[in-house]
Amino acid sequence: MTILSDLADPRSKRSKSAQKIAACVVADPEAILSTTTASLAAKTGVSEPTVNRFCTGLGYKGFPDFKLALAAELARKQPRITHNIDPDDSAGKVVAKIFESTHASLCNTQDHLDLGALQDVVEAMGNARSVTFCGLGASASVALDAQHKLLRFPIPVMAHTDIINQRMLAVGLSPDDLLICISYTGRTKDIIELAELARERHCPVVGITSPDSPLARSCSLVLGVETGEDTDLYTPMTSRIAQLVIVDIIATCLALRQPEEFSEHLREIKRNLGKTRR
Amino acid sequence: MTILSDLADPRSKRSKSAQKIAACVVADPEAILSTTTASLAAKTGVSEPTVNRFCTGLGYKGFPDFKLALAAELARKQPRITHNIDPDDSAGKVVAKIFESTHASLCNTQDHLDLGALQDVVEAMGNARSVTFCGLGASASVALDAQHKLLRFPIPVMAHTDIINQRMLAVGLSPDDLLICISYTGRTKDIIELAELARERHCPVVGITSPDSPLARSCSLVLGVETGEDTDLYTPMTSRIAQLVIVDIIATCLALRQPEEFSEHLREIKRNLGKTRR
DNA sequence: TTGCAAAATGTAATAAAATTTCATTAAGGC
DNA sequence: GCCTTAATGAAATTTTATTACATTTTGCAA
Repeated sequence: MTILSDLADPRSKRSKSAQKIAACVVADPEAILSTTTASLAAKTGVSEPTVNRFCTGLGYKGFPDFKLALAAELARKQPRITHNIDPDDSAGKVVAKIFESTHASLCNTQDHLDLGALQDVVEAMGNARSVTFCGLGASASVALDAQHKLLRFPIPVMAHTDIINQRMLAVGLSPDDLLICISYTGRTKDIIELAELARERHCPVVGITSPDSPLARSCSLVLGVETGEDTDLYTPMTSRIAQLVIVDIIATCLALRQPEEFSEHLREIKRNLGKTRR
Repeated sequence: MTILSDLADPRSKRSKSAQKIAACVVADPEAILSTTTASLAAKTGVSEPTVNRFCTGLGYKGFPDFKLALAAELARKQPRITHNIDPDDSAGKVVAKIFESTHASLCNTQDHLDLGALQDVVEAMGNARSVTFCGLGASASVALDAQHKLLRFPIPVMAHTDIINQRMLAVGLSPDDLLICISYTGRTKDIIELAELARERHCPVVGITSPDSPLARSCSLVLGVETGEDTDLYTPMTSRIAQLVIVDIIATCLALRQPEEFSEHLREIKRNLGKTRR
């Protein structure tokens, strides 16, 4: 994101023609890739050498080199749309596609993550009397993972992956507790009812789920994870991984919120785990 | 990663010169970016028009267009080096860093993934009488996740996250079974002993773990996941996510191995799950 | 094998694109 | 207002890419 944000930066001093070119590049970077010095010069009303000087001035060898850098930057910003997996793909291709779609899913999650909501969630977790993660099916393992990650904090954290236990817990929740519901689709009846049950008892409920889903509407705070298409039978469950990264983020933010002495606490846990290692 | 994996794919039929060019591109893609048709032609011992035809044959407008696509792909592949998280980073920065380091971890895993071993693992799973995933701590949730993903296949798949149950299982394993041990570090005593126990009974053991670790040495097949530095207290556990992606890949490969009728089976599961949704 | 058709490759010419050179113009300081 | 310096553009040059056409190779049927 260096080139474009550099060009868009109004503080950097540029000659009149250079400003025109920069504006044109920022306005439609993709278009530049299929442009020649001549056509860009014509478009911006400057001469061809000026276009070239613009590129060399930015530190590139010339216009083609600038285009390569721009292409690279745009690629980082906008990951490729995931292709579905064909039954006759080679093993290498399947691997590449899955990694690619996972990456795309992560980028998408990052772009849509609500930082304000995240901070609210971290705040709520820090202050809650107890924190409970609930999920079913694939989301059960996310809930367990979250519990494991947060065990190292001085917060009473639980995970329930059984609908009976979840309901038993929900009826006993108070406004001082915190329930975190995890659901891939946000449309699992049991989990939605669970959230509603907790809300009736005025317990705050966080949803790590698909935005605009029924579950999201029943929560007091939502960390959105796009569901993705899932049209194909072979689609990997990339959004589950996005959920886990969100758990990572929450845990890290919590760690940063802890007072200084807490680092010592973490180190002690590490020392202790060492005894189970070879 | 379409261009490079395409070019590296030995199945695709190419003319002799095209093979030479493809090999050269795969060998050092970065170098191509600062190359002209002439120099690439000289390097590979073909003529300039052949280089051009190679590009147009792949669907690009010409050599410069090919270079742009290559630059974009390399950019996607090579993420920025991850920075550690500072206690005074803003929330947005923390989020960005975690996503970035997760992505870097995924790229690293992809680069080092042994495709041959992967195919062997899929083969072994397809033929095993039973498949059991074992993990402790953070890896427990990976094991559960793997079990959940594979439940949809007609393979008896289990997960054990308790060392007592794991050991009970291990002593009963036969050469027809398959044990899959998951460990972040590959240095957890209990899991290593578990693998050894199974091997004593001539049961094949797959390790999803750090390569060159004690656990890896005790396994008959290893799918390597680099441990990463983990020097920082705030480092997210990115390799756990890499392990999950590997589980995704295994499941997808297994799905592709299934006979045609199996698609119908999957669709039926989906229909059935629909009843639990709102 | 031989001979033919089709594909692949190379040579040389051409076209396109980028860069350099040099003259001109605009901007800023005194 | 005049001079100096930076910015710009026209034209020429060089580099790079592409096309046209000739030649070679390859695959295949008789």
